[in-house]
Amino acid sequence: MRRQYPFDLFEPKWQQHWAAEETFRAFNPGEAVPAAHPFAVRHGLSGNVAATQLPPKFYILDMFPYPSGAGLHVGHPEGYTATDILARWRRAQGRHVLHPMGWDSFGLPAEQYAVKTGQHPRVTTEANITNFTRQIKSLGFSYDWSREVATTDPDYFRWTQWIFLQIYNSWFNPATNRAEPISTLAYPDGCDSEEQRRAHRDSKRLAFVSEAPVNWCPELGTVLANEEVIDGKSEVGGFPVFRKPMRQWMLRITAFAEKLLADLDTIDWSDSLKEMQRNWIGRSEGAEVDFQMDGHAAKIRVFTTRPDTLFGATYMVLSPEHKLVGEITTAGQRDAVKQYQEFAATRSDLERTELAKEKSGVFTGAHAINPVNGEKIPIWIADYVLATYGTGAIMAVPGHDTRDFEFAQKFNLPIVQVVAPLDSKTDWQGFIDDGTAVNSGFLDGMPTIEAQKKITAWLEEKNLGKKTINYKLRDWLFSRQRYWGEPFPIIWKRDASGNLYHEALPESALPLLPPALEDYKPTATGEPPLARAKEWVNLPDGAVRETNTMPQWAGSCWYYLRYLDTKCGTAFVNKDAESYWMGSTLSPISHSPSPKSTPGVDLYVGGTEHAVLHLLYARFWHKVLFDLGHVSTAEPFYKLVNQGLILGADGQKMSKSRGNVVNPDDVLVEYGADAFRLYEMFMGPLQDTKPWNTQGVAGVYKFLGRVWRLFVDEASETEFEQSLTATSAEKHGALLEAIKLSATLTDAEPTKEQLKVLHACIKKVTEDLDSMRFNTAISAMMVFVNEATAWKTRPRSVMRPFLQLLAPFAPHIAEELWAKLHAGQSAPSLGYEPWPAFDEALLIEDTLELPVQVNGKLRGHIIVPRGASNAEIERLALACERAQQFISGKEVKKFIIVPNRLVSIAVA
RNA sequence: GCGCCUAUGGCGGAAUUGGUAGACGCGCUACCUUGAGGUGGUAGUCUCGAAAGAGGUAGAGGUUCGAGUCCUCUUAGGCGCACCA
Repeated sequence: MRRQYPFDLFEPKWQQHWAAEETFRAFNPGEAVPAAHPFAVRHGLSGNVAATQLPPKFYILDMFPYPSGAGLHVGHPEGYTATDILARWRRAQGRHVLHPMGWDSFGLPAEQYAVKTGQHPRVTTEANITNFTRQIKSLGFSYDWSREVATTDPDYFRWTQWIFLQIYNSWFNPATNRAEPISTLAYPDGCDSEEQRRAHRDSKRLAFVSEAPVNWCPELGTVLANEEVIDGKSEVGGFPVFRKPMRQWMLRITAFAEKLLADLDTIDWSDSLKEMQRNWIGRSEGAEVDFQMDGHAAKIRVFTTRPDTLFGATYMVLSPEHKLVGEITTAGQRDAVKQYQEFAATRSDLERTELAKEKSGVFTGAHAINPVNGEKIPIWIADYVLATYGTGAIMAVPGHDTRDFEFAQKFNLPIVQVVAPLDSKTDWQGFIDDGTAVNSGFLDGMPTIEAQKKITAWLEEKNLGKKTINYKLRDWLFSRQRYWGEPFPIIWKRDASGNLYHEALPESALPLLPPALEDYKPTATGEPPLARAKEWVNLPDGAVRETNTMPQWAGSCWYYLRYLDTKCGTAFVNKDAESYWMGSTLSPISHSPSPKSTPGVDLYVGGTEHAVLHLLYARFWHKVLFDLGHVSTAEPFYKLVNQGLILGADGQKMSKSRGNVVNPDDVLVEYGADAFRLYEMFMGPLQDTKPWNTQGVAGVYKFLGRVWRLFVDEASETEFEQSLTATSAEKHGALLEAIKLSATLTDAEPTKEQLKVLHACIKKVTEDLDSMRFNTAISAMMVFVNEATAWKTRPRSVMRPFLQLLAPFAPHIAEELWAKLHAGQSAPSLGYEPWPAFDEALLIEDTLELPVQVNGKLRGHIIVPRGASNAEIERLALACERAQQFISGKEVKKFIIVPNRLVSIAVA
């Protein structure tokens, strides 16, 4: 396609201008604001400005990318463009905008490359960051690059390690319902020796060591968090995952389950995302019930959400890993039980879920007594009962639980009815909904809810059980057997009796750098790669370093806080900066025309793939930091929007194997950054999944060409085009300057019609930006351009505000035309010019055309003066020629007049 | 299996939230312009019909003067959870 306008010349030009001027730099409270900076000029500031003198903040954040070797994908700039448009718009509205970018640069690909080639991951990572930076900068985003961070930078991960130590040195106090320094922990009686006290402390820390079975992925050579395992396979790569007991670091996120759940109600996230977090946290209310063993001292505790069905419990099931199994199994069943336990242990998670259809299990030979009716019921083990949920044991109610029903049928266990469905035609077998209690002694006749309350009270009274809340959420497995991650600031020592214990490094030892290695593979014995660095691991006093590293999520848990104050060397973030950018006592809802600051990040945009990973982990860390008094809000991200996926032109997910990947670099060469940005926003609603269409880029590119020609003199542009080929590249800038404005641009007073077109556009664009409807905002600007193309003269007073509307979307062309429009004068800084206001009065017409409906069908139109009375409108409507034929000879039953909208006549 | 969401021209999508369905763009058609090509401009483009008109928002019912929008059922697609007791 022919070049519509010289974007190749002016796009780099304006990018350099913004970089040189530091146009989009944000200033922290107390920081010196240069008097010449456009932000200072706009707000009349200079010198060291206190937080109270700064305009209200607007913190708008993108999920920072992992800088992969493949470079930027068209999906990345989708969210970045949306946030950039809003950042530029809020800046024009007078907000103090913080819009940063950085790199989530620890990660597996660079390490895998290192294993293969021996090249240090830092080298690969830095090269990828350079490429990503070039690509992102070529799109003209208004980031404050002075605040760039990389999680792999020692000045950054020093504070990641520091925050880990805060977590390590804290415990969750149930009495105050918050995290507190470990020093506030009280010791139980008998905790006298230092060894005992240490053991007690270590068992309460928010970061603790556990020996439990974990998700081990041999292919990746590391353990994974529950959140990183999908259907028994690793989220990255799709490799099988096995359960294996290992000594691992865990973070006690479960202590925050209730807060993480409840505080969802205080933030403005999409319902679907909140639902995903709720599902993951998985709160369920029920009761714990103790079953006494028959002929054995042991008690078995179970968790149930349906205590009302206790009379229907005809057997019990323990998970194969349950600690009582060995103790209670009778001699005759010992071999069978042992065999089953081994069978269950060797099954991968994948096999466990895939084979879920067919129940399996073994009788232990032991019996328990049902506490409500004294019946002797058999105790089985089966892998459909999970060791890690509830108490690892259940009472089975086959009459009213699908899983128990299947199991009972397979093993011929008794099935009794204890709930009657409300609809008598429904089969009670396998009926799992609420109904009425039957065959349940003192519960008979009660609706399910009431029966639950009654039985729970009864259990509590008899000291046989109590009301309990359970969560699916598990503690966060926080260590990885990797090289390219933050080392733990932890060392291991032995006490007097030779037992290993861990100890935190002092803050002065941070950052703890990973050692240099020649081989990045794990060791032959399966230890993490860091174990190869013998000199690093073994300290002179005999202590050894922790050789696991933190997961990639660690760095992204708090990067939004580091942006507030990237250079701070004395804290992870300076308190004043934190409270200015994050804290807010203002109304938590942001709306034009007087937008107020919101608590935390005002707007966070990113993909939905982080719904239960990054977004849950970051909320957790933030809550710990909040409890410890390091941050001023309980939630990090006030409003969150997920951008939709961009598919290939074939409607399939973009992938190398399908060959449908669109590289932004290629689009930029042909159409430029402005057209690329505009197209990404014009495709459809930000949140929707939508396919790429290259011809669509050409469409918005043509639109920008029409904008260009509204302003530029045709003859001087033809001259420019012809001189280009004949002139050396370094003179092209001068040629660009020589392009003249069109003679159609005048200082004449705009017509009423021109004002109406402009103000309709201002209104639409402003309102659409407020609700993030970028596609319709662009369409409104297209309407304006279509109108303005037909105008013989174009008043500057109309065309100038139009450029301001266009500027957030297509900033380069807007700057270039803005500069031409103000040639010879000192041009105001486009990005900081006050956003145009619209005048509703200019949109009102003297007469209205109203549709006339008869019995709901459109039959004609009438022209009525504005403000006409209902009687007048009725008269005109009845006189409407086209409507007449449907009315005449019939009785008019009803007249409906929707003011300024339509007239509807109902006839018999 | 359970939960949530979506369904509008050949395509991407609009529709003031119950009030003129299809804005805007792509594609297509015709004409004009430019040295042909591409570019640029103008007009047209839901279906049937010469017209008047009729029909039309996945399908079937319902509420209403009036339904893409609200309610019920069905179908299709997407996302999430999935032996969580």
